Amino acid sequence: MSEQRTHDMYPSMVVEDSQNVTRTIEPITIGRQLKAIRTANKLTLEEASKRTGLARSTLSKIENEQISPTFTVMQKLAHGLNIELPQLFTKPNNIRATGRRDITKIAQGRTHLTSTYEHELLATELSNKKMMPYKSRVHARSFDDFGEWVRHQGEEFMLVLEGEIQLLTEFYEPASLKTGDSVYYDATMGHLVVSTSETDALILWVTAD
Amino acid sequence: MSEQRTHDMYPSMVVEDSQNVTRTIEPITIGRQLKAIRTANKLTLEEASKRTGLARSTLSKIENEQISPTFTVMQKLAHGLNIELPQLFTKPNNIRATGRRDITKIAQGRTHLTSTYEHELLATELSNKKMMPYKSRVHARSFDDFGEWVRHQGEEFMLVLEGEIQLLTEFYEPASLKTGDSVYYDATMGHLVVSTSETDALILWVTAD
DNA sequence: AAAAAAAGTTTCCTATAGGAAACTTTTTTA
DNA sequence: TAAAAAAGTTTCCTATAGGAAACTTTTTTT
Repeated sequence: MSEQRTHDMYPSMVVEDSQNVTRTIEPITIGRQLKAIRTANKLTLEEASKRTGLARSTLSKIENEQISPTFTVMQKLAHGLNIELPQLFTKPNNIRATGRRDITKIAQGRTHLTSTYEHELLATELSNKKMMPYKSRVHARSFDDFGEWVRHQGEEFMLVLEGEIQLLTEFYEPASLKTGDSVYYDATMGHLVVSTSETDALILWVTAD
Repeated sequence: MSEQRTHDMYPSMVVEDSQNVTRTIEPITIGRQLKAIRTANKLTLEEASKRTGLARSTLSKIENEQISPTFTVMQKLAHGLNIELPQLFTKPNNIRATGRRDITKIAQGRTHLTSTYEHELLATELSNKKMMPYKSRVHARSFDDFGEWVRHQGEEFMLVLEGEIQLLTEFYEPASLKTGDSVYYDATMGHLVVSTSETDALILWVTAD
């Protein structure tokens, strides 16, 4: 059979540097994805064949992009390999379309109201990813700069990139963090960050629902 | 053609209330889902045909579960109807139980040394968290220091804290990242990091399954 | 380093997906 | 409410997916 590519479904990987220069790199294919999953589980085609009920040759052809599997086959793959179906054709970023909230709006809302944070969203080219990373310059100096607690769905990981901050929370004593320190918490609890160094602190945030 | 169902991906859900009244909620099939999407957009088969580039008859057969569409066709559907591909076979309201959990923990490292990386796990006191953050000192200088690809479930966000690195991946060209640069990718793809600066680089990793 | 075994690919065939057009059903209009 | 138009289904055919087995390549064993 002639060499052909039946499908190219992945968005490109986005690399983002500190000057906001983004580079876009090559996409992935369903065949590669399947092969990656299979080899990650250290399965041979024969073993994968037994688990999925599909012929060895069929798996080989899918992996080599010689055929486009039917939905029925995709289901057998997902079930047999014990993965969620979208993993077969989705970069991590496409998987969970449900339950995502738009953090941009939250961030902009805050900034607009009180000018407490300056948010820089990262990896914005990738939609529906499980985690949302962003850097924030912290202008706020006290609770009063906010007026009320910030809270939202999900969990949050935070690391201080520059300066020193205090993490004020609804249920805990204020926590002082220096450059390099990090913290992990439930974002449904009221929380906010204030700079305690002379210059505004810079922090990295990663949230997941 | 005889009446047949090519695929039933969800079992019927039975809801039972306190009076023992049971309601059966229909499973989602790709055909039902497609029809729902098409009609919600007030499109005829003819119009949907034009948008997707698929024959009217093909759409009809898919909607009536007479055939199992190939992945290529599913892509055309998603693209033509302007939806995310998983919408074709996913229930819109997948509820994910998120128990309110143990909250704030200031990260304090627990180190783990290998010849290639020196990992400092963060927030180790919190179990069941959605994200796993850790800092790594990168000793490795080339692929050969590893011998094989690293891969695992989930998505990964990475930010360079000190030095310069190259992110080597199975499917992309090597990506060079300097201090402050970040990248987000699918960790099922083979990947590894090597230092390219004189001193070993320090990076932050956050993964989520 | 040759032989054997295992893993992967290709061939060849059958089953089924997808398209063109005929046919049927539903909706609109006179 | 009959005729016309539009929407949807089925038929029939061609293109392609999927399986069995032959073949090739890679890895292991002696």
